Amino acid sequence: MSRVLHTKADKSELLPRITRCHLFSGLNATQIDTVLEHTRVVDLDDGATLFEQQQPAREFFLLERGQIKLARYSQEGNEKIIDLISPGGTFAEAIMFAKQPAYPVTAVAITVSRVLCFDAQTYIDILRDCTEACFAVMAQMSRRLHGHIAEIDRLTLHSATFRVVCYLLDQVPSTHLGVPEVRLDTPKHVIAARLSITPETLSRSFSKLSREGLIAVHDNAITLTDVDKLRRFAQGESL
Amino acid sequence: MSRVLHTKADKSELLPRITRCHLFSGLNATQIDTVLEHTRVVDLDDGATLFEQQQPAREFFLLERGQIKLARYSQEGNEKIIDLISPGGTFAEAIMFAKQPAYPVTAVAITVSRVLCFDAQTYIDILRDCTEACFAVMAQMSRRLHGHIAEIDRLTLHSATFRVVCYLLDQVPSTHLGVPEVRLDTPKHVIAARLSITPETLSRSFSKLSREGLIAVHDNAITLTDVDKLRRFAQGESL
DNA sequence: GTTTGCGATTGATCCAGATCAATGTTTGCA
DNA sequence: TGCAAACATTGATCTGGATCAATCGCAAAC
Repeated sequence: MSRVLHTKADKSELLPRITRCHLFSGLNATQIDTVLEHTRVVDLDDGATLFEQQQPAREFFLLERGQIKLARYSQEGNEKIIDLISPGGTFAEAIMFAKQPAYPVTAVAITVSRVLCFDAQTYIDILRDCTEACFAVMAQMSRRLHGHIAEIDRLTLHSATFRVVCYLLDQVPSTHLGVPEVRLDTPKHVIAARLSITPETLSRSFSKLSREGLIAVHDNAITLTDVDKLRRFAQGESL
Repeated sequence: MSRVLHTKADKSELLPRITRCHLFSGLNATQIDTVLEHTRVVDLDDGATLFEQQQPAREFFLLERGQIKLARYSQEGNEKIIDLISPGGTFAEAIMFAKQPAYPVTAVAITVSRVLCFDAQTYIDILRDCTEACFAVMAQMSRRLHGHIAEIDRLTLHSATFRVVCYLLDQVPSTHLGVPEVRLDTPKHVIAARLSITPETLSRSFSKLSREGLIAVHDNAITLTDVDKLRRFAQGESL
């Protein structure tokens, strides 16, 4: 339980995996090479902590496989999951530009995971010579900012069931045709914390949506039987 | 009511006012000159709208005087104020780095205000030749990101009164000694919307804090009679 | 001077969602 | 094979804050 395993990065092996990531798209071969020299691979067991809120932030991360939650905790022990990271996703890449970089959240693996950890200072030094990469970073931060505003909007202006519907719709690629089926690869209590509701309320939201005929729940597979109506609901129409 | 007045910027006059702003600190005289050539001054009456959510974002802004609210609205007409801008503050400077820049909020003046509006494209073109300015932008976005996470934290993990206390403490500079007095330069119903509570709840929070002897309210002036206790409360201690 | 209307306060009621509690159900693991 | 621990569902109850409603300034408009 909770084991953390550090490995020296094997550059040739890593190369193809990071070039598809926006943050490195603007860098040339030499620069990428320098980054990789200061990259480590970390394997995390289920439940292992990668970093904790308030710790000085010296690295940023790319999730290779598994799943990571970024969370804040209240002193009473309540957990709010700010974000769930899926493979291919980067995180903590914004904090390194602060004067006193400290992680604003705690990062915990919720399945066996592998993460690439990039040295922030090395990356920043390279950015100084590469405006294109700067723009990639700014675009990424802009996206994230926008996401947070949407999140605040959902939290303050909308109901629990509304947020559940948004979550379900987010899981299906917008290009999907027909009747989509969503597989919940994440434990329901984690999804609940992500949506800022209790597991009980999530369960009740699901059964309510089932009763309305909008979805059908079979264990962890949820069929969106009436996507259009769900979309209209997410647009603001009352159920 | 709701008048918007556009003026051609007088460069020599503007110069000293924008150089103290982080976003322009990395630019040389020529670059600043170019920016100012594509800057307009807008005067807003109380209640006037500067831009609306969803509109294409072609400018970013510096508030010279007055006060501006950035808000989202639900289809039922509920308002959530994402941020209140005070003189010297910039806003919408992050959205211009998105591929399809559209304002994520609506900006409305809540007192007579004057705003400088900078052309986004001009600024971006200059950024390509100025890494230092890029870093200033990234630092600014990092700060904002951090602020949003703190906001989500307060919204999901803390009570209404807690948020009120945080707001009051935010109003007093951390360097302040003695018993601070906060002047509410903003109507209370606006503060309420900023904190995601109703005016009624804000009023009740104030009277509760008064009864506890933590603050004393005289109209729009609030004396923080027991700052230490308030700080401890904001740290998580129960009332 | 009176009216009109907005903002703030205060009280009474309501409700979405939390909390508490009991009962399955599945997943290891000895 | 059986037992313990984590997860999920369902029901009963509680509660913070919203909503509804009445009153009281106070400032602008006539």
